[in-house]
Amino acid sequence: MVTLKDVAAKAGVSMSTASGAMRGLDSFKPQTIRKVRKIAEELGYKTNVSAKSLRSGRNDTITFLTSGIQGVYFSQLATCFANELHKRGLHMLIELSQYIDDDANTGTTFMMTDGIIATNARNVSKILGSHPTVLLEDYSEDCLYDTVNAPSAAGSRAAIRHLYEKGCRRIGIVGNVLPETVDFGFPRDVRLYAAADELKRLGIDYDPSNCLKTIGSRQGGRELAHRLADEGLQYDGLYCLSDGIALGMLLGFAERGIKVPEQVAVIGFDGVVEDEFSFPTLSTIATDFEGMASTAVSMLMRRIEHPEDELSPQRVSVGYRLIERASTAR
Amino acid sequence: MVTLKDVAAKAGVSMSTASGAMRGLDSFKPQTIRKVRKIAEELGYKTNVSAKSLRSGRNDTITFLTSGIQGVYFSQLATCFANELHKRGLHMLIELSQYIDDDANTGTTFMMTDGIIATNARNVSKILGSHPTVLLEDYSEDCLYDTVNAPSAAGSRAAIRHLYEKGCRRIGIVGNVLPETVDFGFPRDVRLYAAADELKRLGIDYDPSNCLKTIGSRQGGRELAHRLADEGLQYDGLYCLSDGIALGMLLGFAERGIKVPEQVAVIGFDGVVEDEFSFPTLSTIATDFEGMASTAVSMLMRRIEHPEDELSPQRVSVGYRLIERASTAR
DNA sequence: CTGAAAGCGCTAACAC
DNA sequence: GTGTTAGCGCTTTCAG
Repeated sequence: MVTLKDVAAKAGVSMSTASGAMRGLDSFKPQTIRKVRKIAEELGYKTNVSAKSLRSGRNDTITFLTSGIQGVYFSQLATCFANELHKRGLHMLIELSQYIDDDANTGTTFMMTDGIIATNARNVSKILGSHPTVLLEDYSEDCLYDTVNAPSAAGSRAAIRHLYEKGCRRIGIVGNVLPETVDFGFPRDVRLYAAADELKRLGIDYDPSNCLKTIGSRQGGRELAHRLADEGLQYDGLYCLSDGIALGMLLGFAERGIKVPEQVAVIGFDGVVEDEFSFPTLSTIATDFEGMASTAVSMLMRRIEHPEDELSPQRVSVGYRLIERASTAR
Repeated sequence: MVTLKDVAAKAGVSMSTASGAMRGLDSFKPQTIRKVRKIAEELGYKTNVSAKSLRSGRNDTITFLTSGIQGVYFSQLATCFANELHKRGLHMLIELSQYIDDDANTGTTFMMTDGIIATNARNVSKILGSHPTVLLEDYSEDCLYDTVNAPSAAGSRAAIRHLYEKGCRRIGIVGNVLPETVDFGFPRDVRLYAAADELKRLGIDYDPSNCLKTIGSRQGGRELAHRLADEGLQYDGLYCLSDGIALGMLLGFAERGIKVPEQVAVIGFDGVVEDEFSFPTLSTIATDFEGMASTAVSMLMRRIEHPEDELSPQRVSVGYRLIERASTAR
């Protein structure tokens, strides 16, 4: 194992010079920097991150805390973060939130990261305080951490207007109900209430409690579609609070021979790649995933690099694009 | 920051005792262990993994090196590994192979892991030697590293037999062609040749060069289905070398109004969850993903924990299950 | 601009 | 069984 000491010796400089030169501190002569780096290269020197972390307190690693990396939404989100972190020379540690509470081990988990980016983090809040943290998709009233959200309210309104413009008047809203009680900190309710309000503005009265409920997104949407079909479809337009649900419904309708968009138009929310691989292809409110990733990482790095300026937590929303595809083309 | 020193002081023991007790070494009195751990808990002690790694040389972190975490196959594989690693108290660092070559940074990346599990790793082989490594889905003649494979040959034969038993006689095989030249180290060719051979055994002659080729899996399958439909479908059974392709084809056929399985039966290979969310649902050769994960991690840990016994690299295959769904139900 | 020295928090030998 | 000691490889004052 070749260490910095070896590099320093071979280059005829001290360890501290070698260290500084490798990192390119500008108090060193360009000449020295070049020399040291060349030797390091020749020797195949690799910096030992444990030692570096121990001394500097930095790990160059961010934990992506998520409820899963499977499913249309999360795998896309995780991919965007993987790319964004790489761009900045950071590593991504994946931690599944389902495992966070189950043992004492947890504490050590987070010692090796400089910060945490968390989705659906309300139930794991106890570990969050330990590091700089950015939340994704959290709408709680108390804004305890920097947060980056999808444009849930504005996007929902746009979805409703789109259906309306397509001539839909018997509009339904479909959401995924979690086992827990309703919570306004979740995107679901923000989207639902914004959509209901937009409906009212268009002169259609809608009580949010009439929201069509699914249990599970993909399979839940599918089963709901079956049920709606079997009961005699009463809607001519459906806004699904997530693409996962919408994709499931499209499948369910296909299985029951219901024509989309002829009999019922369907629009989702998220903008995942699978939207182009459904039959028919799915119209959606596409969240700017890349924007979420870059904003979240920027906010996090600012906290990490300047812990001294104690700004109060900020909450920002990224933009959306309405993508019209076959499922609402009429 | 509360350190082991603080715990030791408060517990009235030495640091080494505290260290050993925390780790539960059996040379300590149960009483001592309990006491130390209780104090640690009270003080909110969290072990500093950098210091631990620096000293012990172990990181309790495994790098999952993959070409992506999106797509039906990889997200499922990654999920299985995340679960398996967690079971063993290990962390998962995700590294995208597309980024491996692009800078010097790479070297340090792998300093913080104890080992590497790599999919599609033939093009990044230069970094592999540095750590204990397990390859996934590598069929190269030279077996340089421990390898865990899907049951590509046996599974392919089973797929063909299944189509045959369903009465298919005009059977096509569909594979995803990589931009690079054909390479027998990839699962693709192993599957193709095994399938061709099985066809011959059933009295149907098949030249592997007649394999139907797609570029990209999901979209590629879809476009191929369009083309086959437009040319007047000549097949009554199709074996797709991966579920991604098969799912794309199912979609393409639906878009062209071709009935599956009535006009053509389709079977895939992998066994991803999306198979149950296609229309029609997809029959497949399901690889034992959990088995792959647990086998791969076991092999890796043995190398990490006993670097001294220099066993020659082993290659193992996991089992498969033929899952019959709607796409071949006739 | 560079070097010497201290020590981050922990574990592994070796005493006792 | 438990304590003492010596570092792991690096960064960071602080001199010069």
